[in-house]
Formats: sequence, C-alpha cells, structure tokens
Amino acid sequence: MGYDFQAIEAKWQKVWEERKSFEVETEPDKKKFYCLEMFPYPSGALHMGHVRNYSMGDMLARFLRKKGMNVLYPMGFDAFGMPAENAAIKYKTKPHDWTWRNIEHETNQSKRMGYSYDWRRRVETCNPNYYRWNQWIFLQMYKKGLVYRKHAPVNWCETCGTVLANEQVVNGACWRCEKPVVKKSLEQWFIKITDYAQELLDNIDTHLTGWPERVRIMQRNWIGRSEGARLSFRAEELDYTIEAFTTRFDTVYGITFIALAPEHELVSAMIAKLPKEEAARLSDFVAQCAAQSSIERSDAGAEKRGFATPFTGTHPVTGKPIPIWIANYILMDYGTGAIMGVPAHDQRDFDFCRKYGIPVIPVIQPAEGAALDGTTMTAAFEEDGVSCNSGQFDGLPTQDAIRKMINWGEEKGYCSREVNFRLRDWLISRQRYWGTPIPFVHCPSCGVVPVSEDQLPVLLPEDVQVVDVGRSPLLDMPEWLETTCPVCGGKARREAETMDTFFCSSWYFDRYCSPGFDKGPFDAKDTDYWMPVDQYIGGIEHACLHLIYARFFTMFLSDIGLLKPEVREPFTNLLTQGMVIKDGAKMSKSLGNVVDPTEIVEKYGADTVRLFILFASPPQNDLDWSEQGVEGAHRFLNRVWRFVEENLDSLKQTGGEFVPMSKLSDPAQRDFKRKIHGTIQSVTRDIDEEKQFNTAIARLMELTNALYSFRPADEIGYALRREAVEVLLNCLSPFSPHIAEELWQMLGNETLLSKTSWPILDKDALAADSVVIVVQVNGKVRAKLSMSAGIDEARLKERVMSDPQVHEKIAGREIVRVIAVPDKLVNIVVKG
RNA sequence: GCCGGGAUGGCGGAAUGGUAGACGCAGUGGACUCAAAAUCCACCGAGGGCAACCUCAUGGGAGUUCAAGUCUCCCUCCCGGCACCA
Repeated sequence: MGYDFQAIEAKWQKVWEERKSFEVETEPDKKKFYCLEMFPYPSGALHMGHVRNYSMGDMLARFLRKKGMNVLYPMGFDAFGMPAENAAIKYKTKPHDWTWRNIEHETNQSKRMGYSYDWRRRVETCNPNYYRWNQWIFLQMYKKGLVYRKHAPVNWCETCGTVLANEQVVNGACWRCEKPVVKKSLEQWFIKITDYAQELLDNIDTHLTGWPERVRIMQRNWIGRSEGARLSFRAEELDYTIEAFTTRFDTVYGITFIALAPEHELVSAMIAKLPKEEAARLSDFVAQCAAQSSIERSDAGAEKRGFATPFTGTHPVTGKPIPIWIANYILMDYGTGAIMGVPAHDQRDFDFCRKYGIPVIPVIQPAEGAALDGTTMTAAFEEDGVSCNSGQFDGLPTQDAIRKMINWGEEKGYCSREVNFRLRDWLISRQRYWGTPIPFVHCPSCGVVPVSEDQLPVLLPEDVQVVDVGRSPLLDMPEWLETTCPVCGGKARREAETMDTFFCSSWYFDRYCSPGFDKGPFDAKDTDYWMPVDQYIGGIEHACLHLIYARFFTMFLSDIGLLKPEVREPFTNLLTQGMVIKDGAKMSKSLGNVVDPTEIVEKYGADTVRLFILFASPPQNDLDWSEQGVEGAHRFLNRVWRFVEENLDSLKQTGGEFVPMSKLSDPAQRDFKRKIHGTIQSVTRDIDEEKQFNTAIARLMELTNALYSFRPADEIGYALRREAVEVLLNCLSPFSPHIAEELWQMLGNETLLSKTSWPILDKDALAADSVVIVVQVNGKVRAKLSMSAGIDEARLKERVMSDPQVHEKIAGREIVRVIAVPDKLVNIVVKG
C-alpha cells in the first residue's frame, strides 16, 4: 500500500479538528503548561524559520500533553506594521485586505503542518477587539504617569517615514529597512520604561534563570547601569547651574573644562548673550553638529570638535572658574548632556584637550613606574592607581578614593549619589497609518487630552488607499480627524499617530488566555492560571526589543493588579532558535536561496519536514538546509512505515500485556527490552531537560535499527516486538504526528495516539547484564573484557589482573597503581 | 576597545573527566534487477601492517589528573552583542 503521506496527513488533520483534540480550558485543579512561540507578522507566507520555530513548539506541546499537562498552545498574528502599507501601494490594495488575506493563508499553512494549536484562541493585533485594549492599557499607563510627550531629537528613518525607538536602531540604521537613521527634533510620545530599569535588571538574576546566558548578558548591557554622582557648576554670568554626571568622582580635582552637548538647553541662552559675530559662529557650530548623521556622531574614532565659549562655571570643590565648551562628542540623551572634563584620566577628554590646548592635570599616579606629567603624557591614564593633587585624599588607592570621596562629597554637599541607565524611555508613536491609533485628542483650549475609556476603541478606518509612504492617509481624512474634546466638548482633532507595533506584541500572550473577553484585556481568572508562559520559543533578534518590552508590560500589568502580584516576568524559560541557512547564508529573497516550505511539504509531507528540521541541528544552532537531509528523514519514516506494514499480521496478533524484564531469560530478548526502555529514558531526557531534539530523534533511529535486526523466535519475542513498535510510534508522534497516528491505528488501537500517555519507563529493564570493561595501561586502551555487571572494585581488579591478555600488555613492567571504576574501566599504571 | 559564544571526519553533528566520531548525509564495494529506481549487506578520520594489532588525531601551546574533546592558563582564528554612555 505504501506510505501515502498526503492522504494520511489530511486524514488526521481532519480527525483532530473534528474531535477538538487540542482545545483547552482553564482548569485550576490541573497542572498547566503554557507553550508559546513568537507569533508571526503576516507577510504573505510562512518561511522556513517559522516552520523551525513552530515545529519545536508543537513537538514540546504534544510531548507535554502526553506527560499529563494541561497545555495552552496558541497562535496568532502580529498584524499591524509597515509592510502592509508598502504592499498596499505596490499591489494597489488596502492594508486591511492584504493583511487579512495573509492571515487566512498562513493559518491554513500552519494547519497543513499539523501544528496542534487551539485555533479558537487565535489573536490578530489589527482586530479592533484586540487593539481597543492596546488603547485601554495606554490610558492606564497615562493615568500612572508613565506616558508623556516630549520635544526631543529622535531617530528618524527617511525610508519608512517614521520615528524609531532606540532599540530599533541597529548600528545607526533602521532595524527593518536597514537604511541610515537621522536625528530629527520632534514632539513625540514616550513611555517611561526607565522607571522599571532597576527591576528589569535585578530580575535577570533572580527570575530569568531559564533564559540563555547570551540573552541575559545582552539585556544587562542594554540596560547599562552605572553608579556615580551628580555634581553642579554654577555659571553666574548665565544665571544657570550646569549639572553633570560622573562615575569617577575621585577625579574631581582633575577637572580642567566643562563640555556641553550642542543640543543642551543652555546653548541657546549663550547665543542670546554673546556678541552678534560670536553668536553666529556658535550657531554655525551647533548646526554643523546637527548635520552629522548618528553613525558619524557615535563613532568613537571620529574627530572631536569643540567651541570655546567665554563663559565659566564654578568648580564645586575648589571654587575655581572652569571654562565651558560645547563639544560634538557629548551626547544629549545620556546623563545630563554635560560632563566634567578630566583629560588626565579619560581618553576622550584627553584627545579633546590636546587638540584645543586645554591643560591636563593628573590626579592619579600609577602604583608603580614613572609619575605622570600633564604636559608630557601621551594618553589618558584610565587604570587604578593612587590619588594625588587631591588634597586630603592624596595617597589613597583608586577604589578607596572612589568610595571615600563620594561620601565626603555628599556630606559637604558637593555632589549627590546617582545611578544612570543606558536604557532610554520608549518612543512609542509612529507617523504611520496601519497601527493602533493613540487614543488622545488635541483640543485648542484643553491641550492634549485622553479619549475617555467608554469611547474606546478609537477605530482605525479600514477602507483606506495608501498612496504615499511619506504621509499618513489619516491626516487627509477630516471625517476621521475632526472630533470633539472629551473635556470641553469643543472642536478638537484626533491624534493621527499610531503606536509602535511592539506595543501590540508586549501582551498578546496574556490575551491568548482569554481571547474572547470583552470586559478588559484579559480575564484574571485565566491569566492567574496560565501565566507566566512556561516555555517561550523564538529568534535571538528580539533579545533587546520585544523581550524587554514584554517584560516591562508584565511588571506594569502586575502593578495595576491585572496580573497577580507574583507574576513579574512573562517568560519562565526561553529557547532561542538559530537561523535557517542555505549555501552559507540566511535564506532571503534578495539572495535567491529561499526554500518554500509549501513545496517541500507537498513533495515529502509535513511529517518529514518537521522531522528533518528538528534532526538536522540542535535548536540553538543555525540549521543548514539540505534537501538530501530531508530525503534522509523521509527514508527513515518510510523505514518505520514499512516495518509495521510488512509485519502487521504478527504485530496485531500479539496485543495485551508487555513482558517484564524478570520474565526474560534469552540474552537477545533482554538486550532488546533494554534498548526499548533505554530509548524511552534518553528521548524523555533529551526533550524535557536537554532540549536536544536532534539526539532524541537519533535514539528513535537506533531503536528502528534494532527493531529490524531483532528476530523474534517465540511468542515472547513477538510481544517484545509489539512493545518496541508501540514505544517507537509513541515517542515519534510529537515529531511526526500523522504517520505515527496512522500506524497506531493500523495496529488496531482505537484511541488517538495524540491523546495517549507517554510510554512508562521500566527502570528494571535498564540494568545491564554484562558490561564491557575497558582495560587501560597508563591511560591507553589496551584490552576490552566482557563480564557480568555489578562486580565490586576489588573483584574487578582481581579479574582484570589475572587475565592473560592483560598480562601480555603489562609485559613484566612494575605496577605502580591500579584504578578501577566498577562496570566501566580499569587503568593500570606501570613504570618502565 | 569592552563583554559573550565557539573551533571535533568530506558535511550536519554525538560524547555525567573514563572505549572520540552515536545518529544522519555524502562516498566506496557488493546483492537484487534485462536495466534503473527503491531496498538490503559490507566498508567509510589519517598513517603503517598479510594479520592480530600499532602509531597519530577533537584550532595551536603549556598545565592539573591514573585518565582531558571535556578542567586551568596562554595564543590563533571565526561568530554574536555593545561601543564617544562620561
């Protein structure tokens, strides 16, 4: 009859759907497991990366169901975003229509793979029943003071026609289109994610122990905590107090200049105060700095340029006047946008001072070697040493000096302790159409005011033609734009900007718990049961994007009581899968090395594709696509099929109880029984603990090989063979569920294999009867002796030392020592 | 520059400090066949030997250990993240 995978896969997909095999409910008395994958953007079709991601998740979900868990395993679509607008222009359609068509197509693709999602829970972020809760959550954040508008230099992507959050700028370029990003001064919406910086950092150590070390380090770096102090310089002529942050208060006596970022607010006051000609030169300088791209600005090797102002600030400790400069290497968005310049101990300051002839005063001397001289040094001394030129602190080692001087500074009021983070507030607004409308209106008399909660959702018009990427069509829809003010009832204009789509993806996993709920974003009775996610699977590229935003959301939702207090983190365990590579490069349209999953599934079947993709590489590694490898996986499934088909009669005749190890006397049968249970043990461990799916599959291949070589001679032999086939199919079914289900049925089983418990391990069947003892001489393998298992150390030594073969290898040399590891090895150390 | 991760056959990859190379891919030889496909059997790190076996081998070098792919130190190369963050 042959392995007709097309018919089999269609058949079982239908059965599972009709029997609602994978639908789950909140059942507090059952042990739950929440298995989640990063939901896709519906760009048209699922690619191999998705297939890899979801094949892992589905395998785990199916495995855990068999282990008796109540498994929540949902799927949805991250459906708002730029590509829909671009596609709408290109194909002369509407983002709404394009997106929904793709959602339906990709859902069907997913079903064709046999993934066991509870499809009733599908979430689409572009659905008003979802994004209304985006708007609602945004208003809750506003109420808690976490939402604000700020006029600031922001990252602007010309190609996408929108601003970007810090996390979305990768090497100075847009994360999506990879075009350079420029700074633009705009008034934008921000969320105070920095209020949570400390908890985001602390929880990495306390809560994220189930995450890859790599991701934890990346997040720690991204949050970037540094401890130091804030100090101020009074600039009397300008009637202004300049604040600066430093991590090296111990170098305070080495300050020789103050530098401000060109965007610093004091700069315009200076321009106003300066004589016309000099004011013009300063404006010019500031304009030149602004013209630099963010890539140039952030290049450490770039030339440092400065402008000497005639103004000074008062040194907080010595009271001396310190000249104020404007410098292009000072960043406005870190610290205060002003620094204390200590050229002797900071390389950047040093470079700057040498260029402009500013004095260099060492305040730390190396513990050993020649003393530093400010006039002759060629580089800043940034290591630890001993303080000098620092009054009462002279002679202190650097670490002591840092501690003591900051205490002293605080006591005397020279400084105040401060912690700074590299993490910036989240710029949430986008100048785009296809997104969640920000639920605010602009009223000429009341200002920017929130839409009242009972007016949600602010619907996004769906019947919209996008013609130009440069301008949101919402701006040209007066019927949508014009509204009334929720406060005064007067004429007002809607906020036409939409939310960053990362807002949508920061809580979708909560929504899966109660997808139909309409009294809030989700029902606490469901999230209290299901959250947090037990296993999350997705790409490493979200390490400092989605995976930080979602953590912040969870903390916030927990703080306002929507999630229970103990849920502070959304994802207990994280698995980051590698990319799918072909011909040495990531599959991409531009390289033309894309393999379409649909075609491969048609040719080999979903079971083969799933098996290959999990077998070819461990989950975290990149996976090299190889059609020959796919054929190998297909061959294996064929082998399993053929075995059952060819031996069906004898397999069916021996149903019932399996023979326990104690009833087996034939060595071949005992070995085979051991192989069966050894397979259960290692497959279970590989999936559950090691997350090494490739080796789990290798074990199943070994069992299949053993099945082919085992020759049953009696009834017990046939019963063992039946046991082996059942174990094989059961263990195979999370990987290749359709073929396993079909063969299971062919054996005469009436229950669904998908609903059948994982095989029970018989520990008695694991113990070996005989073992091969490796005999080493001076650590080199010299002989292998077979003996029965469980011999103690003394008897083992005795047996090995009396063996003639071993004698020959020692050849009369003097025995210094004998090390014996029972059931394993004996190492004889000899001299000469 | 700083912080991570890695380097094992022709390839993907296995190896609680205890037989290096499981499993698969590719390859070689054979069986079946008129022939091919499919399938099955054998071989498959390098060198030496008729053989039993021996020597070398996990990027390079040292060290710890009875024993190191695995632990420690140094070096080389690759990959990733951060980077004028005060």
